[in-house]
Amino acid sequence: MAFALVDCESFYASCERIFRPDLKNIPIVVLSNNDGCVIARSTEAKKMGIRMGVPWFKVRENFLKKNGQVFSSNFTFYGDISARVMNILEGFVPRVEIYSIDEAFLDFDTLKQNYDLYNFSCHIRTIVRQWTGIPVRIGIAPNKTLTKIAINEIKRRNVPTSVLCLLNEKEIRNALAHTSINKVWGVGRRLTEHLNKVGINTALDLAQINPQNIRKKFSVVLERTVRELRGERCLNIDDDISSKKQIVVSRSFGQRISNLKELRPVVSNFAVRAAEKLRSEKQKCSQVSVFVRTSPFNNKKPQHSDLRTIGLLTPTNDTRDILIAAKKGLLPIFRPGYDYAKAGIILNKFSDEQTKQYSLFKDPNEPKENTKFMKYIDQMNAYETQIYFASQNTKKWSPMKQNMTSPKYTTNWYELPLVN
DNA sequence: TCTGGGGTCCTAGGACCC
DNA sequence: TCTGGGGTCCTAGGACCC
Repeated sequence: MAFALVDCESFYASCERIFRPDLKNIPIVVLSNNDGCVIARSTEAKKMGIRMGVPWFKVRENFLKKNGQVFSSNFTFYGDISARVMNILEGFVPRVEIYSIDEAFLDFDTLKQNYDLYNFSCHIRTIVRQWTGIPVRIGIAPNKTLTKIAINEIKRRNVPTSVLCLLNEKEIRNALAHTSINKVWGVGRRLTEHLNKVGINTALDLAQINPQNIRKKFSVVLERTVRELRGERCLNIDDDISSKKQIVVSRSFGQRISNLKELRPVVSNFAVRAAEKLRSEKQKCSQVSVFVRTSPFNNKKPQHSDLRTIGLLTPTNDTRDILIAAKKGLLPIFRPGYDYAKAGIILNKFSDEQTKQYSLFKDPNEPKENTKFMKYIDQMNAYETQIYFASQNTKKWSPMKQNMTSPKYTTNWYELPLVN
């Protein structure tokens, strides 16, 4: 009985290396939107002490001086490479859960008994590397939480093959003893503080506590973690690509925005994008939330952050309905005199596009229900936005500084790499 | 000067019911 | 002046993940 976790090594940085062999052994960092902070680092960059999430401006000078290579994020490219990796994995085992852009759980239960899981995993690793250029680590263990521990052990011990089995009690115990509590999957900053206070410092400490007591003092979530550390299986492989429960479109602004006239079209852009995503999921929503906030890092200026949720009597995925709701939500939360740094739209309460739920009363904002109209707009805008809504910002709103983006090597004809 | 974006799950507490 | 007990459902916000 085993699961495996496949984890791409420094995924974004590895992607950037695929078509740039000259970057081998060179420190690489990839930045968030607005080139705000570091969201990925190659091994060399990690060794330089660049921390995950650190603001770029704080490390820029030192990093560049040491000949580091920096990239703005190129999610179109990373997404395409991720899909290729996942595709290969799905060819090896029938049940794969794509957990994130750079991680997947594999169900090894489906394999024959006495199957050599270690060599099989080494083979998977070789093929993924050959076919995509992406190096992966593979951790094998009885449950998800322990596969995460296995991946940590590969990093900690610097396992040369990047594949590790944690299948017998002794190996597991040894790994847990070397794992500090904050590295355990599901234990974040808050829980680490709490647990340290009561003398729980390693994964092994946590595993030795009675799960029922953990439930009483902490939560069911942590109870599950404890059970998994003890070898029980609480979380299953979920390969059901069921639709999302929430859609968020939000951005930090390159420059602060302090008047409604400027903010409104920006929020409209988010609403339009959110509605597009919703339609591509073949869902409708009946709740639209809008939020705004100032920068939590600026303690010299007054801060304000608020969220307003608008319920819709009838589910919709028509951009015009979402725009009306967005406007309705934004007006009461906007306050003049604040420098807003970020805003966003959140869609909730989804229902299937096909099912129709009519309202008992007449909806004053009767949904437009013109699916053909939206379909045409989606088709026209598929490659590049050509049709805008009147309330949008048509200036291709993007005060985002992203000057260091690599080409869309694999998804755009005009940016394909050339071979001389 | 400059600090990301997109998700999931759980829980406490309010609103409401009989 | 005195004001119950036991539920369900929903939502906002917290904690966590990558």
